[in-house]
Amino acid sequence: MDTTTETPWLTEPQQHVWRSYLGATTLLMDRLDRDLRTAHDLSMPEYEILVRLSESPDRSIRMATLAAQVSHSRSRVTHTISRLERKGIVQRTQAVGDGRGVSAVLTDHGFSVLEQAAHTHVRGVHAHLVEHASPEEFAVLGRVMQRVVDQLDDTNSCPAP
Amino acid sequence: MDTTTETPWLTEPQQHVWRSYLGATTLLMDRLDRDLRTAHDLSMPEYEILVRLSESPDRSIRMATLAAQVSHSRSRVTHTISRLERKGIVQRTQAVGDGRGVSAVLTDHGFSVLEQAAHTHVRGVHAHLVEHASPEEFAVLGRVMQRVVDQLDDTNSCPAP
DNA sequence: GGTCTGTGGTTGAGTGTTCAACAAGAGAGA
DNA sequence: TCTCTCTTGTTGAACACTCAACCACAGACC
Repeated sequence: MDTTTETPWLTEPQQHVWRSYLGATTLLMDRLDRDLRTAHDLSMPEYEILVRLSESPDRSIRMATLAAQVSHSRSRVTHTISRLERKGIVQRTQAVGDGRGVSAVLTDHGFSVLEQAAHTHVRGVHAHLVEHASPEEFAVLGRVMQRVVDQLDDTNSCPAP
Repeated sequence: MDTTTETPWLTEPQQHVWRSYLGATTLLMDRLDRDLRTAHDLSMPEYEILVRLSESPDRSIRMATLAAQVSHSRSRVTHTISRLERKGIVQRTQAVGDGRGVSAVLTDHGFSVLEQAAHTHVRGVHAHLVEHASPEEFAVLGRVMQRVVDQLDDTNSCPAP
């Protein structure tokens, strides 16, 4: 660890914000995951993948692209897609123009599972998050989080020399 | 699922905020966890537990209380504490006045591990989150997240009739 | 005292995630 | 063409988390 720079300890109020964020996120993700599981036998990460697929042309995305979109490791996406394939929700196909490439495709059954699950999910997001912020506050949340994403995305792709 | 009420679909901007929040949280937690692991062989959930213990009188908390504080299941806390005990970072003791009770206690070694890890963690939180919000924005984040916690906490303790 | 219900904590099996190692194709350069 | 390197996707083992079942004690009630 670099001991030459001072550690920027958080003030008491900052600490409080950080803990609220941590607690809220834990409870919220847990709740959304549980609701999806009990009602549709889907986990949050699985659901996120289905959403991406459904929005893509041909309902189909390359494995690596999918991994980047949901910020998961390639390995994790491989395992997740395997589970979804066993349930008949997605299929694997050979990607065109690249002998290594594999694409995941949403099946018709998968699409209808997603249509059902979307109700549950969106109601949850609304009731447990959106509801509790004014439009202005919600916009602030979005701006801050977008900056965090941008910054962490290039930190990951460009490690220090 | 209740089909009598309309599902409150998110507007495009709301959807964008939600995805930023989801993405930021995934990347942020992942990053903080990885940094703690490589530098101090601790995970985020483990770290959170150590912080709570260090702030408590006698550096000691009952298992169930600990579980409530970090919003994890009792089972999960049992497993986590077992791992930490194997590393010599915490110890279990019989709680006074309740034959069922078990308390986790931070050892001296555990305390010094935490002192080191805190630098890494706080720098991460600062660099990847605090840095990217103005004081006003950060306060808004705190208020919203606090409401989310409050609401999800009683939803969990008082299920619908 | 005895029973009943609720709480505290643990256990082990099943499931999901990470990590390191690997095979195979792509793309650049000589 | 040959080789070198990078990317893609998979695999299996190790690790973490969830869930349901369980035992032991606490507290209330009779």
